[in-house]
Amino acid sequence: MLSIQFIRQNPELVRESLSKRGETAALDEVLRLDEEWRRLLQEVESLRARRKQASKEIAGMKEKPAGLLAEMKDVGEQIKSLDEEISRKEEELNDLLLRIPNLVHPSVPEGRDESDNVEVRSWGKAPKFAFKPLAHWDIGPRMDIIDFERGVKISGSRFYVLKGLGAKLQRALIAFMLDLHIQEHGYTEVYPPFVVKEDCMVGSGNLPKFADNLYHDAEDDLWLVPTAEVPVTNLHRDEILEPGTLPLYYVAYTACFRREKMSAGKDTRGIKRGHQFDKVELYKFSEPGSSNDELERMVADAESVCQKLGIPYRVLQLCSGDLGFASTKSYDIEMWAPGCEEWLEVSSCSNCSDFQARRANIRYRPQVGEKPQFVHTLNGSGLALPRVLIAVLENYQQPDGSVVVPKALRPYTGVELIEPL
RNA sequence: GGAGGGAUCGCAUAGUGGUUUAGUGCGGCCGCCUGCUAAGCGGUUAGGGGGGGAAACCUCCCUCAUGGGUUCGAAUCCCAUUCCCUCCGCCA
Repeated sequence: MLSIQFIRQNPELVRESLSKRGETAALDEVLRLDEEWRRLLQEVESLRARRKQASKEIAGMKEKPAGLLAEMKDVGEQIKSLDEEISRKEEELNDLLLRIPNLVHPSVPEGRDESDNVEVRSWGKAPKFAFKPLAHWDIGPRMDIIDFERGVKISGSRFYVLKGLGAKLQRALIAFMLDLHIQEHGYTEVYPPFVVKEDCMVGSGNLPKFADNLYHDAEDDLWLVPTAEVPVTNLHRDEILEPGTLPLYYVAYTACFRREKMSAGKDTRGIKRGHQFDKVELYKFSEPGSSNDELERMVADAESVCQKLGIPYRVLQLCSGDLGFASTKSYDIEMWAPGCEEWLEVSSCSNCSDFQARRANIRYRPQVGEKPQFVHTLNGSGLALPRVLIAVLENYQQPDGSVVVPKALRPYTGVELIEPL
């Protein structure tokens, strides 16, 4: 979230940033509540100071004066009722603050929606086929490596089963990507829980605003993670990192769970948009001054997966209107899928500046003896699996119906070719 | 799931109703001393928020796991919750 002090001092800047996103938020309400809150706070604090003073005097007296005791009893009741009012205001204020999106970085192009995103570079050439390339929803069942019907039977629509070399290919991709980021890009692997407490969801920015997209366990009040970003953000919640600790690079594999109640159609066909999917996530905790450089490096780390797999892709910078709630600046990576003939979003890399850090109270000490400051957090898929799986199947399909395994994956699959039935 | 025990300023501890603005030791930091190191000596040692100020800074309030309660006054008494430890039950 944004700091109330910042909003108090720069209301117009915040308003401008909101309009770039095409969002409205209860800014005026926030400012009004803040003013009331501070007024009440001053009132209760002076009462407290008085009580403290009187309490010391009473302590030193042999005879307790009844008049003073009665007066202090009254002061105590006033404090109590003011406290209640203050915490109501705080709650109200906080709830509004938690729903205000991050500021838009000045370097972000302005635009309404995804059609205004800007392509910053592309890599590789779309493969030429002497035949009509199939979409993965045809390739999968034909090779008996993706089973849609049984997925639906077990768990409902938008669930599927990977089988045989399909499952192995996915496992190979996970291991390959983890190893790459660990060995060549300096990330530390973490394996976090897949269910988290509500605080974590608030810290990462998924709650309170996006509860609709999340699976929730009512019994124990736990939430299924929609991305590893959630638990990894909270690794250092309520911590003050010592000087010299930053930057921290983490890479985490998790399953991801998203409810996303959308109608069936082109966008949900195949395995592109299931309720459960696997992802290898890159995450950084950085000093504020270097977070944008770290973002560029993170995008490059994610891109290197595409390159090693030999799959054509493009990098887009998101415009202000398409930016995520917590992000101040983002890039998407899209792989070309020749079968379904579309660009698949396989990664979204974001600099969340101090937005999540403030929510999750993650700070660092720049130098020994200095005041703690909020860190910057960055996240990016490195990469999202079912879509990479789609891209592999569709880009590497052969005229005879087989699929060649990309060289980089062969140590993990143990085979060079997935044969048709 | 059941029964007990515990949670204090980085760590270890003192503190069972009123100068506690939470003491002491260790560690850390800054000096001094020392040929260097160690030892010794002196000082310092958290986080958040409000008000004032251009700023340096001044001032007030909160925080002894968390939330309530009792009281003129709570680290201290009472209740609930969370987490940790020990034992029992269950279980990959």
